[in-house]
Parts: sequence; structure tokens; C-alpha cells
Amino acid sequence: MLPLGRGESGQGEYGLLWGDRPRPGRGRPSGLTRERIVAEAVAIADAEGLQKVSMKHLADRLGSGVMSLYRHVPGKDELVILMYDSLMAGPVTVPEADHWRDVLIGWGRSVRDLFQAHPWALPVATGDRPMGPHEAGWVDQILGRLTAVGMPPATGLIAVLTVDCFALGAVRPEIGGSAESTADFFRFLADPANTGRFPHLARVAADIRPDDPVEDHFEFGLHRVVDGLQQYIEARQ
Amino acid sequence: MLPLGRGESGQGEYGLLWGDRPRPGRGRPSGLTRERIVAEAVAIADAEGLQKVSMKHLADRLGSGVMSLYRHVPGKDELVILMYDSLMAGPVTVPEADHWRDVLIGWGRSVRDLFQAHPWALPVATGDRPMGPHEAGWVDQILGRLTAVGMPPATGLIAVLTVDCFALGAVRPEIGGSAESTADFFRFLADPANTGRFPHLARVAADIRPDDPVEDHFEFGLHRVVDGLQQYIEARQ
DNA sequence: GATCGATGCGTATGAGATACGCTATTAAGC
DNA sequence: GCTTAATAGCGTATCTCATACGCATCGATC
Repeated sequence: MLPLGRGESGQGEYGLLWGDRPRPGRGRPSGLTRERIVAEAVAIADAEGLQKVSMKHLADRLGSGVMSLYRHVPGKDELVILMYDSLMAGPVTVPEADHWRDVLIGWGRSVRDLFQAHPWALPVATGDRPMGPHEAGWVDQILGRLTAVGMPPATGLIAVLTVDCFALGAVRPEIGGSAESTADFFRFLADPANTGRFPHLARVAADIRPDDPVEDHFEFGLHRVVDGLQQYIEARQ
Repeated sequence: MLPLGRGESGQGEYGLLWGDRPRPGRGRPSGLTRERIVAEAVAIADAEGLQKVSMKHLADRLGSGVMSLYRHVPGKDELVILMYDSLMAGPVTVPEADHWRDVLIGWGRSVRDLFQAHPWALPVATGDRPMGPHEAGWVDQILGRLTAVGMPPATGLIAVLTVDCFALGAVRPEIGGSAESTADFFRFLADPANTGRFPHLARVAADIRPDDPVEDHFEFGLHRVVDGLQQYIEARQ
């Protein structure tokens, strides 16, 4: 959560996230819409990477002129913010559960799934950005699910934050071709030439086993985090 | 960990991270060095943000021509990778401790401190990048500290990864002017106009207290993560 | 001192974001 | 129907950047 800028107050240029744009009566109706622009930009980023989202490329895809886009979004930076927030439109998909523990596990996996589907969004998420309405909606929904199974709201918020933070940090190695790279790295460490340089890493690399938790460290970590939260909560009751 | 590219094998352009460059006997000795370039780039990013690190700006600071830089780094993208890895040169600063628990806590705080000092590095860390030698060195050192106080190496690795992931995800709200923004956000939620839109968040916002864990959610989460790890490890013994 | 191999760097190129201003289009009011 | 105001679409120009290319320069080696 960073600058908010609802309406024209605050950061100004971020009013685009929260501001309700009035429907104009007069004037030419717009063929382009912000929604269409943002959706197409997300499609490009998903398929070709965020780097390939240029105003020109985007305009070509939409069959419009480059400068037309600026009638609907203030600039490229703001577009990226809108792209990110748009990912969290729609309902959170967390399986039904009777215990908050399982809700949190499901939430962590949802976050992972989101970033796996849109790898470009991870650096955006960790950059300086305002919290958008769709993101807030997601958090609100998951909070609702937690309170519905008996968790106090304030506790729910901190729990959601903690799981969210872990998921955000842990999803990077899950993205793209990292699995092979990790294996590559361990092979590299096993090479005698490098054993001396990183002795402790080399020792681990030497006796890694297929059933080792490193192999699925997202699930491993997720359960440890939830365990830790459970221990805290139960101790307070 | 992504493409490694040690030497010329693998990704090619990332050989710059691991490759030992030969000292040339002949030819003009270089006034510029990769180290100086990277250090100056880091200084710019720290002071003005990563966006302001342009080859021109950098060259001006170094008193050299723009194209001279390309004799020492292949390009801008690679420079950023080098900048990131350079942050982890030098020893890890984790206080002495007798129990692995405190080592992990100290490690988590070190990671936080690093990104607080260099906020631009967070999106770099979460982007697609190879693991560099300095980063590997950091992990190796902390692994050594853990094994020194009796933790099995394989367990140590997964524990370090888990804490690292949490810290990486949790450090963003700690950066820059986020504290005020969070407060702003809660004020926003308290506004009756928004209560209906995010009912659960609004309820929490209404009764947040100064001593609430949300106020220092990094420390809170860090301890929960380590609690969870401890529970797992003790259960296996 | 001649040579070779590396560095320093000016210039040119091309991509990208975006300010400006003109034109086209439509609803509202007459 | 005609005028007018408000808005969308967008071509052009400009500015910032990264970087390919090639020449000039410099020093250690021979």
C-alpha cells in the first residue's frame, strides 16, 4: 500500500484507480475504453512479457492510433498500475473450508497461481504502487471468509498479510524455467572447483534427495507460516 | 535462481556474473573498471531511483563517454544484474547467537535492512535474474552460521529459503513513505461511503489499535515463520 | 621504435513516450 | 434540421535512451 490518490486528492495521477469517471453526455462516444486497453495490455504482457507492452504495439493490437490511448490512460506508468489491479478483479477462488487454517492455505495458493499466470506482475507488485480497488476487494473477500469461520477480524488481517507476504516472496522460484535452473545450480555447486568457494552450499547440494522439502518449498513454507500463526492464535485463547 | 551462465555456457550474456575475466597483458590499461561503474550506478539508484540510472547520467558522473561503459558491461540489463549482486558483496551482518532460531531472525532482519537501504533492488530481486556469486556467498555464510549451531545442512537450506521468501515479500510495506499511506488507507476505509464496498476491511479499520501487530507486521510475521519452522524441526527429532 | 591488442569515445540509428494541435463525431438546445 | 459545445481519434514533432560501428589512442611486448 502506497500513495492512494482517490479522486483528485493525494498523488493526483493515481486518482485513476479509485476515481469514478463521470459518463459524459455530449461528445463523441468512445470506441476505445480503458477496460479494453488494459485487458489488451495484460494479454500482451502475458504472452510476450511486460517489456513488449509499448504504446505503439498496444495501439496496433487495438487497431487505433498511438495517441488515442492517452485519452483513456494518463501514461504508461499508470497503465501498468491499472494492469496490475485488473488482475484482481473478479472473485477470489479459495475452496470452501471449515477451518481458517485451510482458508489461509487456499489463499496462499491463490496468490501463487495469480503470479504464475502473470509473471510480469511480480516486479510490479513489489514496486512502489498504490493499492487499487480490486486488490482491496480481494483482501476484503478473504477477510470475510476468515471471519465467517470464526476468526476475529483484526487477527484475520495480520494473518492474511503474513501469508500474502510469504506467498509473494516465495512465488518467484516457482515462475518460468526456474526448476531446471535450480537443478543446474546444484550441479554447479557439486563441481569440485566450486566446492571450496561455497562449502556449506556444496555440502547441501551433495546430499539433496528427491523427497526433500526444497523440491516443493512453496508448500513447505506455506504450511510452516500457517503453523506459526496457529500457534500464536491458540496461545492467546 | 534462474539462468546461471557461468563462463560462456548457458545463457551467454550472464557469463558476466561468474566468469573470471582474464587480466590482459597488452593494451591500454583501463581507467574505468566494472567495479567503479557498478558502484556509481548503485549510488545513483540509491539517491535518485533506478529509473534515473541511464548510461548517459552514469557516464557523466564517472567523467567518461557513454560508449566507454560498454567496454566493461555488455548492456544496461546486465548492469542492473551486476548492481543487484554487488549489494551482497561483503560479509553478512547477523549478530552472534547460540540458537539457530536467533540466527534466522537476524538473517530476516538483514534481508529487510538490505532492501530498505536499496529500495530499487526489490523489483530487481523479484524479476527474472540469475543467481550471482555474491548472493550465493551470502546464502553460504548464513548456512554456515546455522550448521555451526547444530542445524543439519539440508534443513538449514530450506529454513533459510523460507525466511528469505517471507522477508522479501514483507519488506515492501516497510519501504519509503508507506507508513503514512497505510494510515491513509485505513482512514479511507473508515469513511462511511466506502464501508459498504469493503465491509470486512472497514470493520478492522474501525478498531485498529496502536499496539496491534499490524503496526509492526514484519517482526510479527518473522516470528511466526520461525515459530512454524521450529515446530516442524522439533517434531522430527 | 614498430606492432598488436585493448581502451576511450564521437556519431549515427532506431525505439519509445508523450506534448500539441487539428479534425471528426455526436448530443443538446434552438 | 442547424448550431454549438464537448469529447474522441490521431498525425507530427520532440526528447530521452540504449546501443552498433568505427576510428583514434595508448602501452606493454618484441
